[in-house]
Amino acid sequence: MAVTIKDIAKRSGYSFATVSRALNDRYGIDPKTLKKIKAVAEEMGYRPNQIAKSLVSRKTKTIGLIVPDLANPFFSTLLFHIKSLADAADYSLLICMSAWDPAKEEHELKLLFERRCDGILLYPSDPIDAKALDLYKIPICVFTDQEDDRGQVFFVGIDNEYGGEIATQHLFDQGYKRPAFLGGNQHSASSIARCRGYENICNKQKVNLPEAFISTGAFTIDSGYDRARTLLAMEPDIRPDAFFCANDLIAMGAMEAVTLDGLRVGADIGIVGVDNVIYAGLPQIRLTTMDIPLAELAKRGWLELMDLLAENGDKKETSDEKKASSSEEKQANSLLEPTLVIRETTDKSRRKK
Amino acid sequence: MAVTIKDIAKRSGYSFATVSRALNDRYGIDPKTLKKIKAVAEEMGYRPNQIAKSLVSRKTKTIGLIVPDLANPFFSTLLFHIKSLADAADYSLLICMSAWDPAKEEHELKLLFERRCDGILLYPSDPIDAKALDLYKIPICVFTDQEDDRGQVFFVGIDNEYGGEIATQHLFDQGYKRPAFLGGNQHSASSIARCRGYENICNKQKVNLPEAFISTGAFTIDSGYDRARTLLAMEPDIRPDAFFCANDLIAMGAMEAVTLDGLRVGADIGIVGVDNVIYAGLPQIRLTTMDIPLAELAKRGWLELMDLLAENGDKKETSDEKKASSSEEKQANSLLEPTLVIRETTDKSRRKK
DNA sequence: GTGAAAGCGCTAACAG
DNA sequence: CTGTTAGCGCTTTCAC
Repeated sequence: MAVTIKDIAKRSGYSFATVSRALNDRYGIDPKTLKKIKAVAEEMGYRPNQIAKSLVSRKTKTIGLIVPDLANPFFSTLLFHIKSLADAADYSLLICMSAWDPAKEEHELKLLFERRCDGILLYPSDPIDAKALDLYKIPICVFTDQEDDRGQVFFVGIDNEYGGEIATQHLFDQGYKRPAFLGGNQHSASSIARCRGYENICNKQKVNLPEAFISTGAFTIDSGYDRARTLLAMEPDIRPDAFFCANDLIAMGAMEAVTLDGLRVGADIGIVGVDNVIYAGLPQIRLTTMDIPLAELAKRGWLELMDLLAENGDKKETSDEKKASSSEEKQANSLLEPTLVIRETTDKSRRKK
Repeated sequence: MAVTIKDIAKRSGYSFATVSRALNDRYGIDPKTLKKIKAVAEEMGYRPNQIAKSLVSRKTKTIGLIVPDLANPFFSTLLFHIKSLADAADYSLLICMSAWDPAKEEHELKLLFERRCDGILLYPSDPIDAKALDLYKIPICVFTDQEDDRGQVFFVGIDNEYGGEIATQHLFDQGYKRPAFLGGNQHSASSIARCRGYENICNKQKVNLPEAFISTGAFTIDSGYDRARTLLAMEPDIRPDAFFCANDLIAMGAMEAVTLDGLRVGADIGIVGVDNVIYAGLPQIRLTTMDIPLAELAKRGWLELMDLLAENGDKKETSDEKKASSSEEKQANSLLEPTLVIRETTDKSRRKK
């Protein structure tokens, strides 16, 4: 169908080995032949078959990316950053969506392995078992705040527990007394860590909150709305007076629930989200939220993966020391700190609703 | 490195041809051999090398998707829908970002071709030349409202001109007299079509607006903000009293500019966007906008592409008549109609700012 | 039923 | 400098 190296060999009168060399600028070729072969190739509209190349080179120049949910702006923004990095490094990106389902995640992992990706970037839908990951003989970099670090698998992540702490602390500082935590997906490591931070501060403040104040659910506006409504339906003296939400979507749902109940966001009920999506800063929203350094996270993950690839491809002897030294470095700075962006949804003196 | 068909042939005592047959459930194999081979494969953790399979089958079960900008929620939502469809059909997705640059777009096209994608889904950054696309010997489906239909290339799209018309008409109906058009990327076919719709209605209304009322720029909040500020800085009697924005991001930027100037969104300045992103409906925003049936668009494009693949793979003789008949059908319903979602940003009697 | 052999498009020694 | 010969891992005739 498509024109191959043999076609252009026939047409140019050279053997296909010479054609291959010429097209790949290997040295040891007569400038004239080179010119002629390139001309013929151009004329015939030749495009190398990367499938065939990959088969022999054992490299695909392809990275697989697995995220739980592409509809979530957090992940689509992460994807955007990673894609930009991939472009710059001349890698293609194969994307997969686990839909927060560990079984599907494993399936995608297998698939990426079968397609012989050079490496994998994984944002797990579940706390990850590093050993299991090691089975895939591919360099994998995992986005999470877990601390393990073995084999081919590396971790980079956000310090979500710390994030949960400063967010919750901020709520208390602002004068709210009974913050509730509207979590995300039940198994989401990020959500779990943020919850831990929330609990740390609640304990420190020595407040005792009902169990119902901690909930999990989808990372969506609707889920936030529903859960906030439920909590707000409690008696005024025992219901929450603030929501720490596992992401901005949930927070926006909560905001909606608050206003619908005739309460004022900020003045009556404080709200803080996580992610700092572009909409959070709009004058009509002004959501207090944790900013996650997504571009930086993407970059770290990408660089880490590239390191892994380099180690793998190169020597095997020297890699041990290199690895040791580089992972030490990593350990020191591998958790990125989110920062609190204070806006009006946690402002008790806020006028407009 | 990884275990191959030969390894399991050696271990099981069969020839690798038999192993291949067994693993792919070809018939004509002794049930016992089959069972044994599968057991050995399982035990050794065999995973077929899709690269090698692709080389012989000439199929990669991969679709390439090219969009201008993954950071734009419109495209990430489109991606989400397409990815869902791809999952269901057992295709992998290779994503590319053209960054609104026709040169990069062409480069990505070449790349996808070299990787021997089975088909390509293209959301062009520019009005497309169908003939040029025909050069790539791959089925391509293009998202646009252009009408051409030749060769391997098919088009599906949104009727953006019509969308521009009803949006602008709505503005006049609400009592605004001097709508401006805040366009998107200069070469964006969608933006251009929406502008045409806007102009159609302005002509019909026999209003004569300054040239400056039509602008192009990035599809971003900042761009909308900047351009709205500029226009709002004109003398009150000649400046626009409404903005029709090429997408919701631009519209949100415009809203920001309006409130910053002490004007009221709706009462003083009407605003309508396009896309109906999830945030547009929030109680704090309530943006009037054109809803684009994105899920439907993704589905149409995907199905169209699958059709193309089927035709291509199957016979070559019968395909001509099939093609003729199917493209007729397509022509009849290939442009999807956006619908206007009326909210408060075009409500002159709106109270709150 | 199963094995041997050819070949997908390309790269990489090894000879000339 | 260029041609010949092996494969990369797998599917697919074609024999036995």
